[in-house]
Amino acid sequence: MTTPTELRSTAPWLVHVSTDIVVFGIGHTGLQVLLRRHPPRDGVAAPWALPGGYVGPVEHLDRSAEHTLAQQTGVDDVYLEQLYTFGRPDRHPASRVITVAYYALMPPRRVQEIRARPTPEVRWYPIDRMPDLYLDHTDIVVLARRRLEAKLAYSTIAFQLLAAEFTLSELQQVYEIILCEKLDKRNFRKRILALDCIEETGRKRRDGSHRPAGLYRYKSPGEVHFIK
Amino acid sequence: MTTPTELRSTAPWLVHVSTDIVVFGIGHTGLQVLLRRHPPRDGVAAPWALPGGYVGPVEHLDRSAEHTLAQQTGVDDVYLEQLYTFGRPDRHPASRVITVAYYALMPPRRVQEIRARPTPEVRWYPIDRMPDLYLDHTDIVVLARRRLEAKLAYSTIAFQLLAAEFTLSELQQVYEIILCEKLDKRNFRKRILALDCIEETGRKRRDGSHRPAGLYRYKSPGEVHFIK
DNA sequence: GCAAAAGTGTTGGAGATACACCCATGA
DNA sequence: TCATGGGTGTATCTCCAACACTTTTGC
Repeated sequence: MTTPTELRSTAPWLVHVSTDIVVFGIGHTGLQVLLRRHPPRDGVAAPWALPGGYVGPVEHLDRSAEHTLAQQTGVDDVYLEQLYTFGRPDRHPASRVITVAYYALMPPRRVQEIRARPTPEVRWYPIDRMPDLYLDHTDIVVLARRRLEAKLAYSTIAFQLLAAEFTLSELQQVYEIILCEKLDKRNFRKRILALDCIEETGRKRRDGSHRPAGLYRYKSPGEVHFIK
Repeated sequence: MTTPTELRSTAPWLVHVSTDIVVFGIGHTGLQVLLRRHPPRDGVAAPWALPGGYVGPVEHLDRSAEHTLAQQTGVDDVYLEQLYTFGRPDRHPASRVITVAYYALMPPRRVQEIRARPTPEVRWYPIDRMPDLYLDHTDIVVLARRRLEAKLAYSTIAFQLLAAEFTLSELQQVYEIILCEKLDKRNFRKRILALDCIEETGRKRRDGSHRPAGLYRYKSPGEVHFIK
């Protein structure tokens, strides 16, 4: 009841709608977010921002997010989920822009692919060392981070951040990075194996001067299930 | 990568944005949803729909939902939470309309207030006996129902469906109605009291030919907390 | 006194936690 | 042979589920 009636139009009003995507990946420094920026204009640097773009006239929101991601990062087959819609009328200085935020999870191969690419306008940042972001994009990242952490507790979402074959230690690292706490190795393994959602491939990875680690495979790649 | 490039505009495109609200209340028949419809036009009845309306030019999305609710139901101080944004390009036959869906929870007094009002274009329906709804509104209700059920497990959201003073049996009924299962009285009381989020008022309610029930109060009315 | 809902404790089992040592490998 | 991470089992505790009878009231 705080909006005076005259602020509402009886006729439908037209606004701009965009999608912005928080892309998460696991890097050497922990959890990372993919940022992009426009080239400098008149010598002044543009702020870093989330990948994103305007929704086309007959484009589904999900497709818009997928397409934006493909266009700006070259990656198109990753886990993508709608997060929240941000619509403060003053969030954009020039015009009314409502943004439907998404978040995406990339496996290590994709993280590397993007890092290896010589595009200075797109790069990974550790989530705890991001620069100031465009508009309210920092709020969007914070919300996405919370969602990711929450989903870890009741879904199999973690596998979207891993390669098709992974070791249990790698999986544990994903959990530890997102939850920001050390986990007990034995209890972790018991709990994960009890979920009955991964299986041994029978292969091993030799990786440094120590015993090789058994490789596992997530039974339903690409799918995220609820657990418990 | 399914959207041809020509479907996306380089210049920002303008679309209509609306908010639709799934209003839940507990009635004698269980969980109910508030629906409205426009008056018949040319003798043909309009379909039932969720309360909702277009977002004003400088109106915050949340304010839009609140205001729409106040305008169409006369109720303005209930729990309201953003649910999901629906944006299929073909969801509206005439123009591109993206809707930001919300859900609201009303205490019994509000449910009664609305039921008592002589407005045939706004009424409660048991959630399992709703008529066919306008556009994709049935999908929206289904999603809201799922969200409500999920939140029951990890938040104190149930109190938003109760009066300021309530009995433990009433609270248990709310849980049973939303979860669609009978709960054990003793275990339920233990679990709720262990949350330490309600307190006895010291008063009792005489209500029929049986022992009076103790009345309780939620310690942080209007607020929803995470639990466990 | 009887019908109807309120109120109250104990026990057993499942799942989580805490915890320490041996194994396989490369250097 | 040593440094490094991989891999394993048991005891305890906590939380949840199952379960039945007494109390207070109105009629």
